[in-house]
Amino acid sequence: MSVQERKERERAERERLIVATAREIAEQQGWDAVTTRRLAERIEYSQPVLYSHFRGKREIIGAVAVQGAAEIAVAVRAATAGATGPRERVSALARAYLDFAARNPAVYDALFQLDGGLAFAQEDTPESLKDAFAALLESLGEVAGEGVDTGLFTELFWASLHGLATLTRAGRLPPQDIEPRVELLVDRLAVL
Amino acid sequence: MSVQERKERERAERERLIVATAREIAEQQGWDAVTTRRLAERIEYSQPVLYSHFRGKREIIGAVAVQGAAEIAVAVRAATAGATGPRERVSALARAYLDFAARNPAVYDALFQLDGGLAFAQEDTPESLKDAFAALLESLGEVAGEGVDTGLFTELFWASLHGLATLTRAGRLPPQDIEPRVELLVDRLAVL
DNA sequence: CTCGATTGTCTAGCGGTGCTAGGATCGAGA
DNA sequence: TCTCGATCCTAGCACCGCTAGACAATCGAG
Repeated sequence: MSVQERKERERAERERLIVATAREIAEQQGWDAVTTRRLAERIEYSQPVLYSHFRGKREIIGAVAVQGAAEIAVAVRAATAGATGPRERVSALARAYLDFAARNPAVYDALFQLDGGLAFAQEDTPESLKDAFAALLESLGEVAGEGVDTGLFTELFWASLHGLATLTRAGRLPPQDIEPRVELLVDRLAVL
Repeated sequence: MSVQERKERERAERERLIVATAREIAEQQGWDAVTTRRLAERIEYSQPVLYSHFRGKREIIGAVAVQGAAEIAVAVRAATAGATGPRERVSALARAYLDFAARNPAVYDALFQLDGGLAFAQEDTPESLKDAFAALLESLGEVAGEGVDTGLFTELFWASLHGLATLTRAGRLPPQDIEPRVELLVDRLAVL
């Protein structure tokens, strides 16, 4: 038994290594640089080993995305916990979200830009994704306003943040003026 | 002279054919299916011909994007022209924008999701991109509210629309409830 | 009208990609 | 010690974006 358990541990450890390495390469050199060959060489195994853990590259991206979602949830909750009052909470939430996207572009891409083969807003959506949305909902729900569905409001607010995050990073929006844009967003969307 | 002119005409015509075909394949089977080989075969020329018109695949994507931007500008202006009053104009604008993204997903991807090698919000930004932003600014500027920079407001509104467009199409947001989300966005962001 | 130069296009191929079939190796249990 | 199944690697497939170099067609000068 113990032998088998050890093997399972080692296997799980190797899987973590694959995901961490993929993320590392992506963060350093972009997702284009994450090829199965390079990834295999970095973890010091041959290519086919990757396919004994994941169906393909998509699933590896998906694994990074799931990890990232959990981290976003943590970051958002940490930011909102330290804020006093709805206004500050929502503002802190927005900042934390955009900050995460800016600091972890590869992870953010894995979540929303690339095809990680993940289901969203469905039955089989990974837990961490649902939880990330829940983290947003916790603080945004209280500023949705009268008669407005909190889920709908959260989706809209989230979409706005997502738009700012992607357009800014892709160079579609001038990178200065991030602050006033966030302030304007919070002031207008949130009902205080 | 006339011979040379004819050749130039034919060359320009072929270039249009390349862009149109790339767009067609992308719209039918996704951008992944737009390979230089397939594209060359469709236009009944060999691969290297593509490279006598464009530096590479990126530039072809960029050409589709530029075309798409011009169409967005037209669609937005057409929608806002037929609306009476600021509220209806902004609402129509939002609908037209999201409608374009939904109906032309490949073109929208070329503009904002893929790397078409285009400059945004800079000196050498293609005219049609600047004009598309101008089209948004025309209607959104009048509802920015007191003391708010119209450019900044337009950027924010645009980012929100972009977020809704991408998240909806990527399956990140439930596709129903588009209407109420748009209504909420207009009601909250625009100062009427 | 001929002949070199230029222009245009194609064939063939380079180095890379994601992914997989099939053989070698190794370790656990009899 | 031997057998056999799990594990891993070598080698290779079909495809990718892109390009060098051969070839044919066209043009202008003598």
